[in-house]
Order: sequence, then C-alpha cells, then structure tokens
Amino acid sequence: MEKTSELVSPRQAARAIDVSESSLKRWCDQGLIQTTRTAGGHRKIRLADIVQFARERGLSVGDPELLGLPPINQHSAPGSAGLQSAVALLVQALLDGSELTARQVIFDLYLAKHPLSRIFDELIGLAFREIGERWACNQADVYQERRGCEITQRILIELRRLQPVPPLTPLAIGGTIEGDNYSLPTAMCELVMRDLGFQTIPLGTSIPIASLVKAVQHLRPKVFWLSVSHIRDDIDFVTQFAELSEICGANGTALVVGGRALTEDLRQRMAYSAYGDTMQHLEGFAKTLFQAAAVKKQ
Amino acid sequence: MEKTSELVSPRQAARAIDVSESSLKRWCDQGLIQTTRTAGGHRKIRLADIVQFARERGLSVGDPELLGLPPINQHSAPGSAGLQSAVALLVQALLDGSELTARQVIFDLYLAKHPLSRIFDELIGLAFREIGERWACNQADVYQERRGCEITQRILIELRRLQPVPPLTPLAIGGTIEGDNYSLPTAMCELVMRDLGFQTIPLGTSIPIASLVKAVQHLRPKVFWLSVSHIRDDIDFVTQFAELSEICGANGTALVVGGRALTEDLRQRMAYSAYGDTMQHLEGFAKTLFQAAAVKKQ
DNA sequence: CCTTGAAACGTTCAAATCGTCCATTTATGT
DNA sequence: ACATAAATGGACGATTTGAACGTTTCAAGG
Repeated sequence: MEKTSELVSPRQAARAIDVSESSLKRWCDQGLIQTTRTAGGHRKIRLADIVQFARERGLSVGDPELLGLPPINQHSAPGSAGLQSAVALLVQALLDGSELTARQVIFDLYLAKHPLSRIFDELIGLAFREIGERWACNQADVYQERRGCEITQRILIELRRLQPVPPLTPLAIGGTIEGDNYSLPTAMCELVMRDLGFQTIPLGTSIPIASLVKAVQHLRPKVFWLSVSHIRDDIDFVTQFAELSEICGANGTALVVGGRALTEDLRQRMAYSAYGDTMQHLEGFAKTLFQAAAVKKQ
Repeated sequence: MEKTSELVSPRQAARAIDVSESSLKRWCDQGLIQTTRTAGGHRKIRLADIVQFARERGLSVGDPELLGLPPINQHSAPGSAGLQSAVALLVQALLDGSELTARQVIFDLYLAKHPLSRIFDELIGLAFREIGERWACNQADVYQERRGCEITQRILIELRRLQPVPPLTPLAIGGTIEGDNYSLPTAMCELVMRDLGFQTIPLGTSIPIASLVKAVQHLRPKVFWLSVSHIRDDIDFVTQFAELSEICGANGTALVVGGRALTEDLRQRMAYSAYGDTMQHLEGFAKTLFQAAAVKKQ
C-alpha cells in the first residue's frame, strides 16, 4: 500500500489519472498543475491539485489507491450512469453498510465534474429521502439509517480533502442549533462554500444560539449558514434567532438559513439574508455574494 | 514567543516539513540550512531557520509551534512533562480551531507507534476534560468545545485511513443510544478495536436500543461496544439494556460498555461482559477476547 | 560514577526522480 | 488526402531521495 500523504510524486499522480509520467511533468512545468520542489529539484504535487486538475480535464481517476484514496468497484461507469441510477445504487449501498460502493458512487460523480451542490441535492438528498420512506414502511431499520449517515459523513470529510485549499479571504462559518444533531446538512453546506472559494469553519452541531452569536462576534465571518433540521421550542427559537440575526447585521455577516424544520409559518417570523431549500440555492446565493466581496476587495 | 527549546533536532525538523531525515541532514551539510553543532557533533537547527527554509521553497510547513514539541517516550509515565505539554498544545489548538496543529500533535504520537488507547486516554481524553473545565469557568465557549469535537472527529477519521485494513474474521460493532449524540467515544472505540485486528462497523449515534438489538441479530458480531455519555431515562434504559444484553448472550456477542453516564448504581442493574472507564481497559479486554477467538479458529 | 535506552551520527545502497531527446500518435489546416 | 503542427509516451544517464546499518552521543536514574 502506498504511503498516504498530502504531497504525491509525479509517478503516483500519473498512474492515478492514467497518463504518462512525461505528460504529467510537462503539465507541471507549463503551470497547469501547481507544484512545489524539494531542495534537490524533485516535484511534489498536492493531492487536491491533482484531483482538481483531473476534474477539470475530465480525466477519470483510474487508480485512486495510489493517491491514498479508496479503491474502486466495478459498478457505475462515470457520467454515463447519471444521477438517477446512482441514487438507487447509493441507497442500497448505504442500507447495506457498504462504504466502498457508496464512496465510489459519490466520487465518480464528483470527478465527472458534477457540481457538489447537485450531488448533494439530487443524489445524497434523494437517497436519504428514499431511506426515510423505507424506514416509514418498516423496510429499513433505524441503525441502517444512522449507519448510512455515518458513512456519508466520512465520505464528505474525504471529499473535503480533495478540495483545493481556499485562500484566507472571505470566511464562512455555520453549524446547527442546540437539540439539532443532524450533521449532514451543515457538512454539505461547508463543502459547497469551500467549493466557491470561501474559507470555512464548521462549528459543529447542537450549539446554543447564544454561543453562535459569540462565534459570529469572535470570528466575524462574511457568511453564516444555519441548517435547521429540528427545533425544540418554536417560540424560544424565534426570539433567540432574532438576536443572531441582529448580530449578523451588525457585523456585516450574511445569514443564510435552510432546513426542513423551517416551515413557512416560522420563516415569516424570522429575519435573514437568504433562505434556501437546497444546496443549489445556497450556492447560487453565496456565489453572488462571493463575487461582490471579491470586487469590493479590488 | 521566546522558548528555551528554540533549537530542534533534525528528526523534528524533518517531520515538520515532511521530508526524510536523511535528506534534511544532507541539506544541512550542503549549507542550505544553517546549523550549529554540539560538542559531540549533533546538529541543532534554529526554529527560524527551518521555517524560513520551508517558506522559501514553498514546502508545506506544519505549525512552527510543533517544532517545540518535546519527544514523548513510551516509558514516560502518564502525566509526565512530555505528555502534559502535548495536552496543553492540543487544548490550545482545539480552542483556537487550529485543525492543522491538532492533527499533527495526534499524528506525531500515532506515527511514533504509541498505542491508540493511550493517545485517546492520556491526550485526547485529558484535553477535553481540560476544555470542559475551562468551559465551566467561562474561559471557553460552547462553540469552541463543539468545534473541537468536530476537528477531533475529522482527525479520527483520518487516523482510521492510516490503519491497516483488518481481515474479515472477527467483527465488532457499536454505537450510542438514543439521546446520546456524543460521537467521539464511540469513534475511539472503533479505532481501538480495529487496531486489535477486528473488522468494525460503526453504527452511528442516537440509536434506539431496540434497533441496536436488531443490528446484533443481523450482523452477529463477536463484540458489541456501547459508549454511554447521556441517558434520557434511567429506568427505560435499564429495562431495554437488559434485552440487548440477552440478545448478545444468545448470539455469542461480548458486550462491552463504558461511558461517564454509567454510574456505579446504574451498573449494578446491568449485565454485561466487561466495563471499562478508559480505552486502555477496552483494549485490554478485547485483546484477550481476540486471542481467544483466534485460537478457536485454528 | 556507571548503566541504560533513545536519539543522532555518518555511511552505504537501491529505488525514484530529474531533464532531455526522440519516435509515435493525434489534431489541424489547406 | 496530404502536410504540418502539437501533444503524448517511452528511454536514457545523471542526480536525488529515503531507508538501512553499526557506531557514537546524550540525558536520566541507580
């Protein structure tokens, strides 16, 4: 087994994306792939950079193990399979606890240049809706759903490693409120924001709003995302949320909210910068915001 | 920040910039890195020099603070100076949200072949106890603690990737009960079991005991670990736990329990194979169990 | 003062990488 | 269809790297 490291050699990279070592080195020298050099002149390539390159050029990662990534399965021809059949595959993998298959399904789509937001909305989101339905019909057990969450969370963390390291400029933070322990949506928010170029700090789950307020004050982010899957007390939530909203306003922080717990009725009693049902909504909003911030900077 | 240990050894420097010790020494001898020598000929490198060298070449620099991390021996007693400074470093990193530093502190110890169980008990465990105390004294905020958990969890997942893939033979599974959303202990349990050679499946958090029972029936593991950090209703818990215990007995599954919520009083009303306060307890018990299973197999 | 284990020393060596050149394949233009 | 340009993949000796080895230094404890 190859050594797992943040930096890979040209040979590892070349084998992984199935091109010759010569070509890879040439691309490095042309500046297509960012590289650093050792004192003796050997190239070192960041894992995220090589994956990013492969993604842009539509090259499939044929041998991920060389990059310290998990091995591939036979299923799922990249791209051709499409999101639809991928959902069914993912549902089955998650229910079976087959982490490898699940990972491969998601990675394939990611490498096939699908935007993260669409993968989240139209693959993972749908998969968990499907699992929820089966659970309701007693065709699936709670532990299967939880295990699926666990697996998915790990996959998200590994996806994060493949993202290019964002510059330090605009900061986005977020988390979930006290009593809400559903960590997947907030993890997805983070990846979407990072993909747009934000530096991100996930605060975690089940945090009292009072503490979220402090986090905004300490870290002064450009964006605060809040995914609400569960609310203990509506009235408490609304009053405390008002404070968070106010602090965000005072700090110039855009407050983006979402989550299935935010009913129409509830939203009318809240003040925020944007609301989104889906990750694609979040991406759309944050993209305009990021461009605005970038322009302002110049 | 003037430290006494401003001079570091080649080994420390080499690991900080992720190159082999050989190369680093060679570069020193070539004059690429300024070094001083002790009377006996050992190289001593100044912190500033190694950082400057790394910056000039765009090599990845970990955290300069790490270079001051004193080596920690296996024979150093718990609570010795070395571990204590590592704990302090980790506490600060987690409170600051500095994932890089936290990761390197933990990885350094792991790569130095320290048993995972000790790292968990004497580094991570103590660190979170310390954070908890600061929180109680209003010196730390909730979001800092949660963010620390988030960071640690990611590190654990990355540690998992470094572990050799276990054979399929003995299976261990575990998780937390409904209402208990503290995922770190159960994640640590998983890594310890994997280190011993078990195949593991983490079921996730907040699972009703009834569903845990089903998991045992479906998966028929050799070991079931249960980390209990929070209990909603004592009586409910005890009665339902009895069922889990029974099913485990019927399936030949060893039931290992632990966690701060299991008081002396509570434990007297529970039937289990083993109880452990620490990861080292778990490791000790599971080790004998694994050997027994291995012998049986032959 | 002596013992002892860990870390650092210097050296050696196989494997990996460098830069360069060149044959082959693929794309492009007339 | 043909010629030309561009990109690819392989091969070469020279250099760099990482790991092994036995020996020496360091720091701690009896």
